[in-house]
Amino acid sequence: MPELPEVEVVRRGLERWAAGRPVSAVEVLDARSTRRHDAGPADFADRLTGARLAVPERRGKYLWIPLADRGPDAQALVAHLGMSGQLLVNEPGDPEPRHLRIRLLLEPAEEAGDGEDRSRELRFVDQRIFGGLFLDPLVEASDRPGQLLPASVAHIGRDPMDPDFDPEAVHRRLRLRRTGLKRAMLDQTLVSGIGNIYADEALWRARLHYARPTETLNRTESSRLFEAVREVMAEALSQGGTSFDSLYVNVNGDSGYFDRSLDVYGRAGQPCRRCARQGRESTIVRDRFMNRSSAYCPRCQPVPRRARW
DNA sequence: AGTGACTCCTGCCCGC
DNA sequence: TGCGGGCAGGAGTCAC
Repeated sequence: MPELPEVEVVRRGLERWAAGRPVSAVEVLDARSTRRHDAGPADFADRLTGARLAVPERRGKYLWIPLADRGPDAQALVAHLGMSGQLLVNEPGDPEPRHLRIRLLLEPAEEAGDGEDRSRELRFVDQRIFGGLFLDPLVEASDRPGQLLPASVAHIGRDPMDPDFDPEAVHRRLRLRRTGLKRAMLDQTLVSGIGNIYADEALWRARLHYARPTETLNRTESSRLFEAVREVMAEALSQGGTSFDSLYVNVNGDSGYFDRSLDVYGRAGQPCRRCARQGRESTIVRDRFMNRSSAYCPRCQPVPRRARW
């Protein structure tokens, strides 16, 4: 389940292996993967062919590669990995994975160094097809003149790793909401990049329950929470991200190993590590909520008196 | 405008 | 063995 750290691992891989390269051919094998490209798969392929890929950028779970040399009507190739999307850099002719949906043939960059003078194939592989690729015009960020981002990403809030992330502003917006804390954390217009795994992990680290009403959160608690989000994401990034199976991989097809460091997600029925360190016993429980699961420690994350599910 | 339900998808796993 | 149903869930869309 790619969240911010996993998408950032992919972004770094693309910066290393794809940036600067011209696209010489595009093949859309499954039109559902270009669903968000309104003009259709043929238009997607036409407009991408001949473009040169610039340095990839990211906000939250959205990843985009600006197309260089496109003049005033600047465009970007936007990617969202959804639940199971992968962007892989392969040698042309490598065996094709089962769920290959789109492929781009990349030529060597002009200033290619040793070993980088060969063609590559950028592959979008996606089992569940919740993700996709599309082209989108770049627009100026409303809160930062000169900063460009795809029009369809403009409504997404800054993520906690963004240098312009404003925890105080997010705190104020949280206090105005009338919803549960985890719902708010998963709302990408409020703060982006957080999915189910890192929401549960950050709530555990901050000792807050997922059903805590957002309007009761004080400044200390919200800064503790966002500090926890940054911390857990930074640790995950340093370990190459989280993956439970072969679904989430970097551009070279390798898995991260942060799953070994998870404290609550996927640990229902197992002892809470923080409680154990304090010589107490508590078991992680799993609730069904919002059509997804929430894992927490009932002892150090007690259900609030006025819970808002 | 904020909120939450619904929908899109495939593969795996469970029970009968 | 086979099949139906539940589960995994990010985010756009829509109704209220």
